[in-house]
Amino acid sequence: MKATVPITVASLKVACSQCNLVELCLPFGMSENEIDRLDELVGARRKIKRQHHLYRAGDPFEAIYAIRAGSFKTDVLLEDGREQVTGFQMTGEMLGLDGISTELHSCNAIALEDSEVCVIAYGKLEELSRVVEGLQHQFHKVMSREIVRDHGVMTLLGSMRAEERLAAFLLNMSQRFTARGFSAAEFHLRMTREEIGSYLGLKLETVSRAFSKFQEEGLIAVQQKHIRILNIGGLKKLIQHPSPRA
Amino acid sequence: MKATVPITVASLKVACSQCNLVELCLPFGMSENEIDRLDELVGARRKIKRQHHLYRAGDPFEAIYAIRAGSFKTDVLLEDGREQVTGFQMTGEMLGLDGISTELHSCNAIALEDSEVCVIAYGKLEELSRVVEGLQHQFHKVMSREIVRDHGVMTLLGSMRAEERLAAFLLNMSQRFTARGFSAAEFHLRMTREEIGSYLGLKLETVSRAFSKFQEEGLIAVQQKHIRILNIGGLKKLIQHPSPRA
DNA sequence: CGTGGGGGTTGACGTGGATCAACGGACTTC
DNA sequence: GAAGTCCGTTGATCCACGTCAACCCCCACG
Repeated sequence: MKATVPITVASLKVACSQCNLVELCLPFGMSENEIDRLDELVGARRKIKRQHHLYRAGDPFEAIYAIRAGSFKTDVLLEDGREQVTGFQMTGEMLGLDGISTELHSCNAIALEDSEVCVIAYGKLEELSRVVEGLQHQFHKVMSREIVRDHGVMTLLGSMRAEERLAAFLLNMSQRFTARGFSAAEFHLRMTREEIGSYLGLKLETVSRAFSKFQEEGLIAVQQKHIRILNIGGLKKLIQHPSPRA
Repeated sequence: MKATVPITVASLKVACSQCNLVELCLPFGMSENEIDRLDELVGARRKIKRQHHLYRAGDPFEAIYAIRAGSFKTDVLLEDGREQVTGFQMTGEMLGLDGISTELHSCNAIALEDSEVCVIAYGKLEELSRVVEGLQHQFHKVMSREIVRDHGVMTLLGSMRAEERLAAFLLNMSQRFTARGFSAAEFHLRMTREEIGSYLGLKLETVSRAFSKFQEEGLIAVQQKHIRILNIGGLKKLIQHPSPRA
């Protein structure tokens, strides 16, 4: 791989106040006035092609990113070559929060499809959030939400069996698509079985088998990356009633 | 269990500026002047007896806590009774960050021994961090560090085998004890095998067996909760060279 | 000082998911 | 539209860890 990423400064800058992701993104919960002030914060936008990095582990941390279009995965590479996917991010979600602590990014962020992000210079964000109370509070909430989310993943990895993990994953995806105005029951996964497996702590074969099993049981219809959920309740029941014990 | 916790307002309030945990806790990296201002922020201290809750999942969120003495675990209970320990916290570390996002705590915080925390009213923290630049920045770092730490745990849970997990756990404990001026090679674990297992996604029997194996191999000496590390390099090698593949 | 109970260890056995392998279908590239 | 590659599925086998069970030790408590 080369340099880092093709950077494209968006020619026309779209303000937060006019963005349709307001309800999902950093501005959520802020007043009209406050959101207007955000517009000075959000600088250039940047397009990232599928499979390209937005940033890499070790890169100096300068900005956080809000996804305007597309989707990403974040992963950590261990010295011995193992990869752990730590999350999948969709429109309106933030990337790069891991970099604040050491001023270096601690994971890789890779586009799962051609995507676009808003670049939020971190210095400016701190500055502005000293003045705009709602921004400060909202930013803290975003970070806190990330912590809660991570605890959920830890719970999944630490105490669920393969099929429960996949069911939880599908329900989570469904819920996030719903929040974005898409169908809760039918969606297109942008990641491979291997990436799902890495995220869920399973091998790709196990993920594939679980998909097939769910299909046999009439819970979902799978066609490659296209998923239709036929029985949401059935999936939910799976994660509430562990097969044996735990 | 009853009410929530016995609350004791410390009679004499010890200021951050005079606390020997400055290097580990929220004030880290702040200037003398800034730290002085912290003193108005940190309110009462609170003593928590062993096995008692500092807060519970679902409790309204009002404050975050800095551990002054003792140690805690945080855990999440699933509906079906499964428990996942999401972390162990030692002196100088912060508790309660998970509550910011929903204004409800999302996990339980339980003292592993008789402990004491500094109560930091969250409203005041936001207020003060609008004025004290170093506080704002440091607080963001603390949250970000928590996110990075969680990603590390996800990596551990998602891609390591039992003995690697325990080795990583021991090395992490050792490193944290060192940072607190204790021996890197000899320490006392405050948690049970079951709690370690829950944290590492293993059963207590597996944890016990791994301890025994390490002892046989001369890597450590175990005596109940008392651990002596005899071969740090050996432990480190374990987590860098996975037994088979991954 | 005896007694009870929780925490820890160890062994025998079972199994969920990893591993290894073969193959088929979809997408990419020219 | 042909060729190659990546991705996904499925089967057979293996093994790391969970499960079940017995027992011991340490310590709290009467």
